[in-house]
Amino acid sequence: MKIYQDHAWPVNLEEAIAIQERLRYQVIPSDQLKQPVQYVAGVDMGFESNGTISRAAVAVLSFPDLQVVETSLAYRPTSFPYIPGFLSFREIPAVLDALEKIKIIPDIILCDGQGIAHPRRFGIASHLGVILDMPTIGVAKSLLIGKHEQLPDTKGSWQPLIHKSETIGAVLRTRSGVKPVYVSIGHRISLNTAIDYVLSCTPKYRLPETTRIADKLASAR
DNA sequence: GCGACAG
DNA sequence: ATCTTGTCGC
Repeated sequence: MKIYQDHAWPVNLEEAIAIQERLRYQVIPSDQLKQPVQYVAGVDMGFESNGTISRAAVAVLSFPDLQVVETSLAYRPTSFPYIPGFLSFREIPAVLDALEKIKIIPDIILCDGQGIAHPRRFGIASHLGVILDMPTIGVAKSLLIGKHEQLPDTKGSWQPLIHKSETIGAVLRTRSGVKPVYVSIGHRISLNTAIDYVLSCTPKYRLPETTRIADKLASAR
């Protein structure tokens, strides 16, 4: 797919914060999806050579049958350290490289990490969504910010994730008796719809098939 | 000031 | 994220 523009990548945290504060207001928290949804994609990252090389993987699956229809990999030098709250600056450049190679344009992209469940409401899923102006969902394996009530250990149950009296996402049980995942909207989708798609993409394991396939690619030696 | 902290 | 084998439980 064609990527038309992206801002210059920051060199320090001050610049990074300025970008997050400027772009956060572009996030669209309601459903603006192409219907019907035919393809969903997962993106994930891996690192090589002591972390100096970033490896981005994209997997496009048909929906709702979740069959892999296209994949791509991209490598580039790692140019930003891992700092909680600034993950997108470390991972998105390589992800854009990998997405550029894809021919089948997905209708939704599921990201490994938070969407608006972020200190400045602009985690990696939102950042990628705004840059591409495409629907994105954040599915994180652990918590960055927010609090929530305990939730039943049955698949499909969820609780709102709250931060400063605001609902910023959902803690979702994708598999009975297994640790939940943290779902938040990235861009052009509502929280309830995001939860529905995450469950639809998670027929068997804790993580969505999109993420699992992308993860295998990103880890493949 | 102290603790928390996506991947 | 990554370094790494076996092991507990359904």
